[in-house]
Amino acid sequence: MTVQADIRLPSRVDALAEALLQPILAGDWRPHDRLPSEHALAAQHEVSRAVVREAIARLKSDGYVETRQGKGAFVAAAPGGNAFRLDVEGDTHLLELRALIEADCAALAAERHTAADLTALRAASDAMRDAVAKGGLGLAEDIRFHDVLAEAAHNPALRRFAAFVGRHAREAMQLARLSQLREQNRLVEIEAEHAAIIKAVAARDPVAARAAVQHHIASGLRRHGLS
Amino acid sequence: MTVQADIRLPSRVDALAEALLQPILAGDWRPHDRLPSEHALAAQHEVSRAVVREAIARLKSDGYVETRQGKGAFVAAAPGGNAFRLDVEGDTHLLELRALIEADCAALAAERHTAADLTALRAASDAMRDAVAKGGLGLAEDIRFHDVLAEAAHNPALRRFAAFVGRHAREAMQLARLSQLREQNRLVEIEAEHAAIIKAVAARDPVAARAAVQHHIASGLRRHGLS
DNA sequence: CCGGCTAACTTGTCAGGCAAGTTATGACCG
DNA sequence: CGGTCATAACTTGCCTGACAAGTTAGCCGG
Repeated sequence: MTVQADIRLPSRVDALAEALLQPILAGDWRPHDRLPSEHALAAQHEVSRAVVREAIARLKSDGYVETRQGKGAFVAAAPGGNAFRLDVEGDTHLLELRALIEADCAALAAERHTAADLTALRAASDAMRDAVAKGGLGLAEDIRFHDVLAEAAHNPALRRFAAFVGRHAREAMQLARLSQLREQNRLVEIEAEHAAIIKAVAARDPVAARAAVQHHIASGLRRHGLS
Repeated sequence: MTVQADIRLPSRVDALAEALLQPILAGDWRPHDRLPSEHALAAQHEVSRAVVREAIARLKSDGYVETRQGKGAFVAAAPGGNAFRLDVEGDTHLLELRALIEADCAALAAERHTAADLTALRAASDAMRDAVAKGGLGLAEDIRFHDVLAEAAHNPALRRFAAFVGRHAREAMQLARLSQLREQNRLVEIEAEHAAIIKAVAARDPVAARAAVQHHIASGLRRHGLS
């Protein structure tokens, strides 16, 4: 058997956790339903009880399952309610969600930014221009621009969510299309878009800030050939 | 020892998972740092290796840790990056985030609702009025109204996030103050606010829809004595 | 009929062992 | 001296068996 070094089979624990998750996500097992006992699951899936326990530990951590000693394991009242995930969305919805969140950041930044926030925004925009001038793509600097914008919203929940969605969005955009970013006229566009965002934020105009961010992100999608 | 039936001590697995999570969250263990071996952790924490494995299974599921057979357990590149959580925010930021997300739902609903969406919105608003008329509080119906609004945005990622944030927000609002909702003039307000949201959505006016939702949620906070 | 006890069942934990993968060290050869 | 190979020690992955702690249902006695 030839196996590439980078490809590892899922462990039995991973596979069982996934197998137990599917009926929960599909609604076949509903909130408060009792799962089969550990011994039964071990027999059904031909694994040891230790594997079952570890798989259930994973589902517990994700908030899909709750256990009571002596009683059993049960589908949680709100399955998965501990956490919000972005594994199952199509790219379009994910990218639209990102645009909404970035616009929210911009609108709040417009209302409540500090002088230091503006300074950091301008510095981040300048850093991207500088990186590009040196032959880089400015990706890390563009990310930094968005992080600073989210910071300027002065809401840590929103900032963390913006970072979370941003990471997923970048994966979805499959940066294999990096070469498309090299054209100088596109970078002029980006710079103008950053400047428009900064201008709206500095003017404390949430409507314009929101619109500027949404334009910037929509243009980013076009530049990646995604819209 | 007297223990109330509703209070259970954390299991050793829970306690260890928490103990291992803290240095990661605090930045003491950084991305790619290697955790002590299972045997070492079991000795340090005076538990069996099975407890260690289950605790690490929990952290793996949460995205804080990755393991490689024969090599060890390592802090993940982006700790916790699998999922977004709302466990650590102050209530103000959480409630503000919710207002933003609900407004986003309303704005998208304004742009893309269907006739069935409007029908469902009106039905949900009527259902709340009816529930209140029968002596109930209309809480489930108010939740339903917001769910329908999120559905009318036609973006499943946004809808799921709105539901997630809504659940956390309701917990934060500590519904022990339910009695404040019984006054009839307050319910008249809520009904008027629902109607304003529906009107803006039906008019396909995202700006007005956004504003109507944010007014509704801010008023809700005032009714709960939270602002 | 109700309450108490016990057996069977359940999850929680422990201990020991072996499989599979990794790494470092020592020996050997060119 | 440098490179390669083999082996021992270490690591995670999984199995087995046992007992602790908690739950539930059934039976028996008052």
